[in-house]
Formats: sequence, structure tokens, C-alpha cells
Amino acid sequence: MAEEMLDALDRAGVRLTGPRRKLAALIERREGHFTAADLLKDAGRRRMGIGRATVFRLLELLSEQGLVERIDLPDGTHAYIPCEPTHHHHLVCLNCGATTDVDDCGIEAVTHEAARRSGFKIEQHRLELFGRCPDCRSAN
Amino acid sequence: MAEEMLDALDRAGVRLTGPRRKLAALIERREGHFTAADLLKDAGRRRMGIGRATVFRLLELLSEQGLVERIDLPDGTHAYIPCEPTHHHHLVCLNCGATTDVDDCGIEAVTHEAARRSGFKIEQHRLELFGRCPDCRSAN
DNA sequence: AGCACATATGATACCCAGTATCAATAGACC
DNA sequence: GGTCTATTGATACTGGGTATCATATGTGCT
Ligand SMILES: [Zn+2]
Ligand SMILES: [Zn+2]
Ligand SMILES: [Zn+2]
Ligand SMILES: [Zn+2]
Repeated sequence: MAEEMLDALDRAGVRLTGPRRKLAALIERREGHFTAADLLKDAGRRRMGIGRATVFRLLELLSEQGLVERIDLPDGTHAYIPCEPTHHHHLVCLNCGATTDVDDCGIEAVTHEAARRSGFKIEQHRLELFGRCPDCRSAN
Repeated sequence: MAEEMLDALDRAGVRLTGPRRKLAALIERREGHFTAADLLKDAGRRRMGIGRATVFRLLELLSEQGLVERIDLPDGTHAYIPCEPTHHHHLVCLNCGATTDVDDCGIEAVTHEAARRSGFKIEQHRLELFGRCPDCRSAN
């Protein structure tokens, strides 16, 4: 999956630098959603000497390529989820942060109807589902 | 609509203070979504002497009462939309910021299906539609 | 392999949203 | 009006994110 990110960066025409490779590897090891600060801490712990700005820059790049998606948690903080670059949405565990993709988003009917009633031309949508993952449910 | 907010604050058991009344009036005059900074500027222009913290505090209160909803625009900034305290979603114009409510969110089917497949217990969802309002469409 | 050059990096300083603190103020209720 | 507590606003602070810019490093060419 780090490979996937590096391929995408290559395809996007940007350089495959050391910091980018290292960060991609760190992202690969992450479970669930993470913040820019989390990544920065990961890098710091391993003395990678990676700068704050570089982390944000890579996350933006990956986000443009759709390999990472920035979501807004219910508590207002921003987090990132590694994912596939196709249209889909996320199911996020409010307890442990685990995420799952919801690829068949059947809301085309909803958007169509909303467009018809409002006269708006709908160009994008965002759907996020929050709850408790199986583990956290059973762990109670 | 400022009345509505003040009533709700009253019902919530908090004091109906001068700053809150003034801010409610300012919110009433707003069109489309606005940021905390916008409100603060409104108040500043009129020499209302309202502090930064007070604005944030009121927005949080109103948000708890469901009279204002905080949304995350595609560009990553936070904005508020005055609205009714019932479950609904927003259609936001990417050009002028106008908003409309979408009260019939027909995504229960989607969430049900997602829950069944993933094993998650879904507790909340967020759906936001972005596009162009009728005015902005015709204005090209 | 070596060169040249543009891109990327990281240190630093900075900006902006939001929050903690706290003495002073002003609602609410009697 | 008087009391008592919630609220206010000034100030200082935090934390996410960005602009700057001299330095370092990929990449393409030879
Ligand atoms: Zn979980
Ligand atoms: Zn969708
Ligand atoms: Zn518009
Ligand atoms: Zn809904």
C-alpha cells in the first residue's frame, strides 16, 4: 500500500524523495484514522528528522490523488484515512477510530430529489457514518 | 428567528444577556453560511464591544440547541448555518454560500445496509451536498 | 558516473481558529 | 434594591496549518 502511494506520486509527476518514502511507510503502519500530528510524532520517535511542513505537504498531495481522505470527526478535529481513489465514503468507529469503506453509496436518489426541489445543481457530496465497530461493540 | 434563538436559550436555562441578544440579531441578518470571524467582524463594525470568546461561546450554545449547525466546507474551513433543530442536512452553494435544508434524508436504507455488511452499529451520520444555487447557475 | 537545474526540504516565523483564565459586570430572582 | 451566580471581555495561550527561503536532493541529460 505504500507502493500504491509511491506509484501514485510518481504518476502525479512529483519526485519520489526520501521523506515521502518514509512517510508513506509510516502511513502504511497506521490503523484507523490519524492526524497530521500523529504522523509527525511517528516520524519524530524514529528520529527521521522530517519537518512539520513536509508532513502537511505530503498529506495534501496524497489527498489530491485520493489515496488519503481528510475527514472531520464529530469532535471537530481533522483526521486522515488511507483509502482507495474511487468514490466512496467512510464508516468511522467513534471509540477506536477503525474505519471501513462504504463504496456503494446509494444516495444518488437523494441528491436527485434534492436537486429537483431546490433548483441547485449538485456537484459533490460528503457522507460520513459514525458508530461502533464490531470489536468495540462486543468489548462493550 | 432571533426570537427563536432567544427562546431556545431561555428554555436551555441560560441568561438572556445583552451580547447574546445582539449576536442573535446579527445572525438573523446573515445570508448563507458564515464563520465565527464573520460574526465577530459584524459586531466589531458596529462597535458592539463584543469579545471573541463570547462569539464562540454563543455559537456553541446555539449549536447544542440545534439552531445553528457547524459544517465543514470543501476547502476545510468551518462555517455555521442557522437552521431548524430537527434532523436534516444542508445543500450549500459553492459560489455564494446560500444554503437550503434537505429534510428528507433518505439514507436510512444506506446506513442500514452499511451496518449489516460491516457489523458496525451506526450512531450518527453526516451528509452534505455541495453545488450551485439557482441564482449562481443563471448568473453563470 | 557526473552535471545542471528545478523541486523538495526543514527551520523559522507567522497566521488564524478556538480555548483557558480571571477579575469585573450584569442578569435573575427575591 | 440587593444578592448571588452566570456571563463577559481582555489577555494569554494552544494547536493546526501556511509562507518564506536558504540548503539539499531527485531527475534527466550527457
Ligand atoms: Zn472500534
Ligand atoms: Zn457518495
Ligand atoms: Zn449561489
Ligand atoms: Zn440524515
